[in-house]
Amino acid sequence: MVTIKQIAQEAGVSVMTVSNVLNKVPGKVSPATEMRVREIIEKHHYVRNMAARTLSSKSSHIIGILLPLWYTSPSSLLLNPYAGHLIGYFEEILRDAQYYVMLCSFSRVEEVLTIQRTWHTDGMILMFPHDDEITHELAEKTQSPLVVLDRYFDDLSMLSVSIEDRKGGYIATKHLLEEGHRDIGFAGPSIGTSSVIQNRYQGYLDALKEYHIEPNPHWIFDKVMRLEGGVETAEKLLKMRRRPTAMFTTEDIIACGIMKGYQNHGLHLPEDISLVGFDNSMPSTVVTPMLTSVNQFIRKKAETAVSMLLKAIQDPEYRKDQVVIGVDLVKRDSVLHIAPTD
Amino acid sequence: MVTIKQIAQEAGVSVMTVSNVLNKVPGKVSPATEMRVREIIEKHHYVRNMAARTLSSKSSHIIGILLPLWYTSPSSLLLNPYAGHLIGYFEEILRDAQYYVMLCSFSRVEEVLTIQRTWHTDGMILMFPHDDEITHELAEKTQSPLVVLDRYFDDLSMLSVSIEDRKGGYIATKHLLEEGHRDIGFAGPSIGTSSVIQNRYQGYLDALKEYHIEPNPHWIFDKVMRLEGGVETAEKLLKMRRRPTAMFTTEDIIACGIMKGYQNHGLHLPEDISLVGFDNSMPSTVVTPMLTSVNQFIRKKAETAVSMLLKAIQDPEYRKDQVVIGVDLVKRDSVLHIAPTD
DNA sequence: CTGAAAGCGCTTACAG
DNA sequence: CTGAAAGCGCTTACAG
Repeated sequence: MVTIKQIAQEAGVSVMTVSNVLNKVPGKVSPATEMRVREIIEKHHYVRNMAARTLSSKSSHIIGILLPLWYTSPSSLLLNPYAGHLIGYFEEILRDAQYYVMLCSFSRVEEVLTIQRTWHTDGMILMFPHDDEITHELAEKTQSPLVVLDRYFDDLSMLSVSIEDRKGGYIATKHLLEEGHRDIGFAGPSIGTSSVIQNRYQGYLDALKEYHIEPNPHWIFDKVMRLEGGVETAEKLLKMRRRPTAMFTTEDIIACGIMKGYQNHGLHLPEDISLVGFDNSMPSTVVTPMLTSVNQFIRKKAETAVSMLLKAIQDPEYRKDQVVIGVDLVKRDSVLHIAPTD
Repeated sequence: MVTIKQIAQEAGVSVMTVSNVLNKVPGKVSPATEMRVREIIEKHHYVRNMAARTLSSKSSHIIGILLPLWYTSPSSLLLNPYAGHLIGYFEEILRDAQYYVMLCSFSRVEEVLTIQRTWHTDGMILMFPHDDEITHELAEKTQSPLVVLDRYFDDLSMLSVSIEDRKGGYIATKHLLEEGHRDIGFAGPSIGTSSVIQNRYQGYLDALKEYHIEPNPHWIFDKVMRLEGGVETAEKLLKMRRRPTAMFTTEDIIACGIMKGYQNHGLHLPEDISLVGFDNSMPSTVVTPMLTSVNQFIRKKAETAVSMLLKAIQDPEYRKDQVVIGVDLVKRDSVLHIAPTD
């Protein structure tokens, strides 16, 4: 293994001159020397030893992707295509920026701090923050910069990237209204717990309000999870005397479940119920009819999170900021145009 | 930041005694001393500095998950729920074994070697090996042990974990035969290139042969990729005068595409065509009717790959081995029982 | 623009 | 069972 020392010897310069070339310290090395050193580096296929670099500089260029295990295991977290997609982008973008991606699942805040000190991570990105208190604790105690995804805070107390969830709920519901629907239900996981879900729900209410429609509490389904939850919701709807003509759901997979529940009973879509999902994820194109869905720009989200993080690594003052990424509606075949019933 | 030195001072022992306690070197430290040192370690929340450890021991406890970029980007690689699922398991299992997971996309073999030398990775797992030559080159040149996933080799030249792809193709097709189908087609991506696909195709042929059925070349679709490919396949089938009553596909998503193609034309499943997919992945439960699919045991695959890798890290002699994980069939609603036409 | 020295926090032989 | 010394391969001030 070639070391800096050997490069230095062969080039007839000091070890630290080689180090300066490697680190591109501006104006520290004369062009001629740099050229010569570079040649020898290339010739020997010299590779930096990150352990040594980290030990002396206290920066490893490792970015930890934090996967909380409060409700689940890492494997089931990453089952979600959205998660895989996002992590793939992180790897891609961070690699270009000369950083390394370490996957870190964790249950307690201390575990994150331990990882941080163990590896001198330069920064961390928290995915799926389910608990505000823990998230705040993390942001406070962390040594290296932290960017939190998909979380709202009233106080601007950390770095975060989220999407226009409320607008998403709004444009989804508005679209149904414009297509003539007046009886529109809602399905999602526990509205109270997650600010993301809460916002999507608010957007739903916003749109109804604009049309002076009182939401029908019988058509609002809380605690609906995954495909099975959607199917169960459909079963409940089908038992009702008066049913909504359309549903907005906070996740595509829930809408797919409702679709399945209706189709299991020989009913047709979008004739028997119109659906709008959220995330524009893979399942939305798999089902028939294909699902109309609120689209979020995952690549942009990843890019934004990374550039915030890199900025924070450069600038110790930059520790509070919030970027909200836009959304739009991808119209497919799951919404029927009808004459308003009012 | 507390160091080994401070722990040693406070315990009144040498630095290397603390190191021995930390590394659990058997019989090197008296129980009394160990106890005392451990207490002080806990008290100070001492955390090992991996950079220092790696620098002196030449082992980082980092496992690189290798994601080849020959056809695609990391983000689209990880879009595949199977990939995310698997990586989640890797993280989970490796974490328990005190290893760290680094995600490494790469285009050329040299990049992998560079990562290896940069970080002194203890081992690597190669996902999606699409090119035999490059895989062999990797296995040869690599310094740290490498486990390759989903690849067959006639020669036992490296460590690999795969599944019974041929048997999978066989039981899928056999099931269709047992349900009375005789006109059974096949759809998958380029049969020639990937040994995985080749084996699944072979299994399909095996089952037909057992029933003395000649495969109909018009019903064998090569180069079918993703959902769209499945839809196109359906279009082609629907233009045929004589159509198969069933199809076996090498991926669930292709079967979903065929389903969609048929449903787009108002046809019904499984009445108009029976389908069996492969992987038992998320899309198979999302579609209606739900897809019968060959199941692979992803967790077992991950566990096997990791235990091979850890064994190889311990034992430099252990560099050639192959484990093949079983498969079974998950029967759902996409196969119709019919009276044989022969 | 260039360099000699110290040090980052561990582990590895080796000696006792 | 315990320890003093050397060294892993870099970077960080500092001096010139």
